[in-house]
Amino acid sequence: MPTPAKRHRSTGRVTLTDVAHAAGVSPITVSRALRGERAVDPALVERVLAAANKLAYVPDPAARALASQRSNHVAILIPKLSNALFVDLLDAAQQTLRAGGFQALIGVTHYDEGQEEQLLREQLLHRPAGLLITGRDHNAATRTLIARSQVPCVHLMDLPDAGEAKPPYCVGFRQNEAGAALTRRLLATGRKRIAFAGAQLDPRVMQRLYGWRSALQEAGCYEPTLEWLNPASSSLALGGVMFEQIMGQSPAVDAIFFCNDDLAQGALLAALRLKVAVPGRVAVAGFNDLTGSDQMLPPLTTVRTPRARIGEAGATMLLSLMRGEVQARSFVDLGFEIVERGST
Amino acid sequence: MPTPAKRHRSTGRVTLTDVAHAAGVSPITVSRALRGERAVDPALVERVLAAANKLAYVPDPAARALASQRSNHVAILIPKLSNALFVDLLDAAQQTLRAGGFQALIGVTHYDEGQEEQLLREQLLHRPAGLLITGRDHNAATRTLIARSQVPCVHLMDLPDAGEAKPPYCVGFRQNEAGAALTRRLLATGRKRIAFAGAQLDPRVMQRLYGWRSALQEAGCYEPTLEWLNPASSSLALGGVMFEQIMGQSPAVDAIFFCNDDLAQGALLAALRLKVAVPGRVAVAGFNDLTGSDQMLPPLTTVRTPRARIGEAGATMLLSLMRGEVQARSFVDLGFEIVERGST
DNA sequence: CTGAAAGCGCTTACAG
DNA sequence: CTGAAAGCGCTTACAG
Repeated sequence: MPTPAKRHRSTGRVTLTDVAHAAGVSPITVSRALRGERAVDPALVERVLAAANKLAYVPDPAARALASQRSNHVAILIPKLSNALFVDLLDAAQQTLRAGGFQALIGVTHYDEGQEEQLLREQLLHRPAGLLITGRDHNAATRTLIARSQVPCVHLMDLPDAGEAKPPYCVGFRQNEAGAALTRRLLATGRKRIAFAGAQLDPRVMQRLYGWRSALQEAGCYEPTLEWLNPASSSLALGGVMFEQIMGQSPAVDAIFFCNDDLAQGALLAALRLKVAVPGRVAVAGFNDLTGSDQMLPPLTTVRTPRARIGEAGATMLLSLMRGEVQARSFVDLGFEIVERGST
Repeated sequence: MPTPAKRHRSTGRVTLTDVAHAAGVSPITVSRALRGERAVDPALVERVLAAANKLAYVPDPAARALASQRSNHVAILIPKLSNALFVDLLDAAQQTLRAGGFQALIGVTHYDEGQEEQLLREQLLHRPAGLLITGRDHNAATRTLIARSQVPCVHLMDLPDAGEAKPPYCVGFRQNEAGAALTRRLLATGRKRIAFAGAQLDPRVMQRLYGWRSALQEAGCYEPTLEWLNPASSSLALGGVMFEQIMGQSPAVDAIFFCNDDLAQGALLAALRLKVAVPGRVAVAGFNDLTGSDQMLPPLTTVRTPRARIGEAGATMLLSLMRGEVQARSFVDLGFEIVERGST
């Protein structure tokens, strides 16, 4: 018996229809049973599940995306991979999303709003089911893209302002409070001339700067010459350079608050090289509690930031939003912890 | 005039058909013109391009994937995000792929072959156009999945063995040669009792170990007690612990080759703490030339590995394979460079 | 609670 | 070199 001349493009894949035949129901019922959508007779659900299982059926993401206008991708936008902070954030978020059945699409913005916009446009083509984006500073086009896309979105690291009208979903902590808290701790140990050394100068660094500033102003110790800002990327090498610079030009400084641990680590190494006593001559503090800070000589005082928990909680909130659940609150403040070690 | 009651699910998207209408040709012609596939009248191509441009048409990845059985995703599998080496690899690969129009799907295996297999299965569902995978050690199921999928695949970091029958595509360098070269350099400076301190013990660490071993054997200096292997993850803290251990238990050791820079950095900090003179009492060398190694006290002698270039060259080779181009050779050896600094 | 029909936006295979 | 038809594998919208 000759096979009918069908124009067939069979892929060998087990399809919804195969499962439907095996279970003796229609494809739509299989679709609904598998997604747990609407009410389906429990007996049928069981039969469908058994058939799907037996045939090792896996839904086709592309077909699903085309039909439903929604994929199982989640776009993640972070500024840089060279800062361990964001790697921890990405790692945690990615694992949580995967456990929830979603695939992460990563985009690295390099702290450039234009690139961020471009990346978002590209990722939106994939109809992501959700969006995880670092920070709250985006250009107008990016904000419009997010709003128009209707895609659930959670902002990581930063939080809404106190009285904000329509706050977006956020998971993070208050950078300015952390900056202020660390500064107050330094003041409490008797330091008076506390310099702030910042690099990169992204929005979060600036927040820490404002926190430091307000704490010093409260104490009547603020002076503009204590601010050392460098737009270059944060690194150990730069920390060493800035340390030497500050000590050379502001001999009265008795403490330095570096905006990131890599700078502070570089400063501690420079201090060893230059034989500047830490904390005897000058106290050194960092931010983030990155790898190695507890191993330094002396160990580095710093602010432990919950970036892994931010990644996880942000992804968890997004998973909930993607299920259409109403959120009890629009943001989660995960706080921070000051870790005092030998450098102060 | 009443609109016909069509069951419509319009998405508002500009489609291929819209472009076809605007250009006055059939959708297939648009498809072909846009992909540059087969011969299309140049005049028509121009008209199509103009129309597509005017309408700001962007092809739908899901529809394309469903129809062609191929997406514009590339799956990348790496062992860990906590090792800066792999972050550099990922960063470079991802950028290169993006420039070529592909989206990276990342998977973190945690050095677990089972997880690697599971991740690959998940990613294969997305019908990736290509695959970038770290190393050459995979379980049988993973190897079968790769082969069966027919997806072009490039292995990163390692290279095929000299006389290998059907070598897969690889971009990397010879870990064992790098290990041997560094060891010979240490021997050349007069060191005799050179310990090897390894952590994680993944295939690449073992290759470095073999290189070290063979160099010592050549010189008649090999002794099993010089091998210090710890399966725990590599970290600064572990480096400090291993340093203390080795110095305590093998006082005759005059040099230590750490399998990764983070260990070596931790060792240098421990040496400062313990007041062990480096390189006076003992020389210390690392591997990879990670961030901060040049800032240590003394600066760390190490092997500079071209991981960013491996990521880039691997992605470039994959792009070429995905275009169906024949490769001149199956592997690219990017070599390594020994960086002598103050610690030896 | 279940299903037959239509559709998502592309590309493949077959003709001419 | 160009196109009408069918199909990729799902889900939506409409009925019953």
